Amino acid sequence: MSATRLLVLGAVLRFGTAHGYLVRSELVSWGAEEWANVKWGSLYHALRKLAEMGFLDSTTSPDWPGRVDYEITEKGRKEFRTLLRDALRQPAQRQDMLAAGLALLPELPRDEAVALLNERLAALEEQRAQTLERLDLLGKGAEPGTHLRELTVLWAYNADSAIAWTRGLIERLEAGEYHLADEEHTG
Amino acid sequence: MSATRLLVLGAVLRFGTAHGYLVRSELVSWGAEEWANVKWGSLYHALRKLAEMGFLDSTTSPDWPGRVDYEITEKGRKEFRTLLRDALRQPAQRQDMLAAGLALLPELPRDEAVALLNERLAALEEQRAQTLERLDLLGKGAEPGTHLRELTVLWAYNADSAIAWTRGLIERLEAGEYHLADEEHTG
DNA sequence: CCACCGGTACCCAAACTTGAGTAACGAGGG
DNA sequence: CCCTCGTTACTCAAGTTTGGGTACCGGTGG
Repeated sequence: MSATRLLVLGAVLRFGTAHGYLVRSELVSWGAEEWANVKWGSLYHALRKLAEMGFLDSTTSPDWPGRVDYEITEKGRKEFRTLLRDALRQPAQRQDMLAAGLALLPELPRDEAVALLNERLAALEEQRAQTLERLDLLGKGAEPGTHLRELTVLWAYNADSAIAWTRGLIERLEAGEYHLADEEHTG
Repeated sequence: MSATRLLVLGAVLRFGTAHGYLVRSELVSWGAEEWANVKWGSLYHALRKLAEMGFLDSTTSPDWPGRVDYEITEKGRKEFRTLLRDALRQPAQRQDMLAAGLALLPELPRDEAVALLNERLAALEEQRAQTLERLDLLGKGAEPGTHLRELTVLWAYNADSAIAWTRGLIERLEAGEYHLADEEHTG
């Protein structure tokens, strides 16, 4: 439902093994406070829950008293892939999902990232078409409640800017910008 | 924090006295399922909480067994005003607040609505300027993590469309569209 | 040597959300 | 008259989020 799971799984995946505080500082380095509704108290709950569900293995740390280390499982990697793909593919109303997906984009090979964003683009265009059609239907009425039409107008604007941005990102990825999962580290 | 309080207070205000199910059907008539994260189970919690905080008076209904009627208090009207103004004035990351504010816009007199939207516009333009400046600073770096720059690009697009929409709405309100709080009911 | 302070690391109660469940009522068919 | 079915109306347990704690460690100045 929220982006927390995806972010936490993604952070643990980066390290292989991580504890709560490390996950937290990784999220800070992504600037996640600005765009994700993740308060630091929730991380520990999420870690425990993900462990309980079998996506992480938890062990009490040998180094620190009271610290818990989490290691991602094979099942966890699979779940991460699913969450990441859905976040990129589905144009949700919630921006935090997209932002989280974008932050973790480098975990995917380039062609897959492009394919998912093309799916997103198609869904956005479909949404835009439906919004415009609806706007047309609402065009006439002057009864009370008409001001709610403005919401649909807002969605139309938003759809346009989402489409433009997605197109641009796809182009930049196809042009070879950024460093994704399947590529060698070349300076 | 969420838009629930505003929506529930707004719905009760419309009726003067209302019970949970009536609030629910009012929200349905606004199409709130589409744009607000309000599940019907939360309404009853919100009503009880608002009553506990003195924004609503609750009485068990004489008509129906087990039904609870809520009446808005003077304190509740004040709180509603505050929440509504903030929802319109502050460009939050969360769209549900704006949508709720828009749905309840007719509770304000026209000149106040326009003034609040102008405040919003100014804040959006400020945000846009900061985003562009930041984009400029991020322009050079090619280190790992550069892909996060795309998030800032997205914000720039979003800011543009938010500004355009807000301008349009202000214009339409100034041109006398829609029926607001201070106006006689003229066919 | 010790007192303090900032960084590391996590816990927990209170609040909120979710979705499934319960139950009473009224209209309409047989 | 009774049975069913959709509407009205709310409850509750389980899950999640929040934000204010707690506690330990290491370095630094006196």
